[in-house]
Amino acid sequence: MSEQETSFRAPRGTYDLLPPASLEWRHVMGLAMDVFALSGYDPVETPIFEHTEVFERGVGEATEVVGKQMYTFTDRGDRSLTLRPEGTAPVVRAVLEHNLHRGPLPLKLAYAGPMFRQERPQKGRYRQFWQVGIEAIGVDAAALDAEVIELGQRFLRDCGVETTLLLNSIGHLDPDCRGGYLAELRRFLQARRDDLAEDDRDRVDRNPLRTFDSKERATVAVMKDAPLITDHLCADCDAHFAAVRALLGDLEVPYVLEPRLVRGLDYYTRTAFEFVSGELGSQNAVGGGGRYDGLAESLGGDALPGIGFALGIDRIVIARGTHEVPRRVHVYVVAVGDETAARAALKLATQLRRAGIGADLDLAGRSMKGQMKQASGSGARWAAILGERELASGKATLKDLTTSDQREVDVDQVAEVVRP
RNA sequence: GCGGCCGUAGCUCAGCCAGGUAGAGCACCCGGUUGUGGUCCGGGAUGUCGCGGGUUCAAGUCCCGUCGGUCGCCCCA
Repeated sequence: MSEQETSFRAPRGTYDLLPPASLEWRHVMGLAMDVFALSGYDPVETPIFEHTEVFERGVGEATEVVGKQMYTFTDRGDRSLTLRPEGTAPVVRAVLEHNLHRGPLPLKLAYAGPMFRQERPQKGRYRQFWQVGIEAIGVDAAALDAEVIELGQRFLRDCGVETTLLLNSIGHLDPDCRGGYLAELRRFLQARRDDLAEDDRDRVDRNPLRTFDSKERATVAVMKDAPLITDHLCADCDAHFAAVRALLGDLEVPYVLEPRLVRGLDYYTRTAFEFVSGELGSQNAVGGGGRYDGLAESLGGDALPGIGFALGIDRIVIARGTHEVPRRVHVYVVAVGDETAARAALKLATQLRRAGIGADLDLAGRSMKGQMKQASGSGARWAAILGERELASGKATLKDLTTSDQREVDVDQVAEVVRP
């Protein structure tokens, strides 16, 4: 760092995660992985960057994410690499690479980590953002769809986020299903091209489904009469969707059918869903997911169905508002007097820590009053006071900071008395 | 990528319209005589007024640019 340039900021769209917010993050991510584990989803870690083709072929070159938002770079070996913009394609790549699908199916995997997309930042939308998610791979049963969706909803409720579940089926690519529907939708849009908002006209050919996302009034009016994918599903996809809805009913998972819900990644088939919250303004999606029965093949592997979701930690933390996070300091050791007391305090704090009890103390030479204040601020339940009197008798004064009661106990007994 | 608003102490903000030596609250530190916090009282430290340029005798204040944030569009987690 040169003398003239010493004030760096985190890059645009990124931010430093500092205490106490960092504690809440750990808490939410830990809760997610715990809840996922209850359903048999084991953690998996894939690299932060992948060969660019993983996303081009997996997510789809026509998507906004791949076309405009990826952090792609060439390394010294002249390989094109990309910071992962999402988690599903890498997990499926890893499954195929290690032949995990040759074992018992479905594979149930969970992940948590940062993703990268170069978008214009705003609240709830960052260039590096964290997701937790699960993938259930190798089985196309509707029961798996129901399990995955219920799990996502339960986790969100457990961490205090009120969401609405939007549900749709977007079929599969064949001409008797989404393929035929897209042709019909395109015909419909072409006939009314002049009625669409100007910005939406180029979507007719490029990605007609996305016209459903438009907020332009002219387009919305046109789309009211547009054919719906759910009226054009093939028999198999229709039956699958009916089964998913029935099972969600069994599990008492409330949902809203949203036949205009389309998702931005090309690999989705059949079931598509989104969890939306009213707390987030423009970025109302807390998370979403769906089935991706064609993804493994487009990555060059065996045909392998799958379903999963991803949830945005940044948005979850915003949507749940401020919450108390568990404090880790249980005892604050207060030293009164000279160097001898300070040494005894460090020794007692260390004993407590070795016994697995959170303990802290003043190492900045504060007055007793200052130390008591620190004790309050630390969130500790107990203050253990060591002064001349206590040192002479081998005791400590234990003060319960919640009730202000205090009594003397042997120094060696402190751990037992305060143990939660 | 496009448009609106904003950027002053660690935090939340006032001061800007009508240029004249930088403020409040909270937080932080010390103290209110002998060893007790969360309340109260007194005192204290802290600012390249986001950055760069311009106008002016004089710019936190006006103008331009730039970076960053935020809201909307777009997209999505």
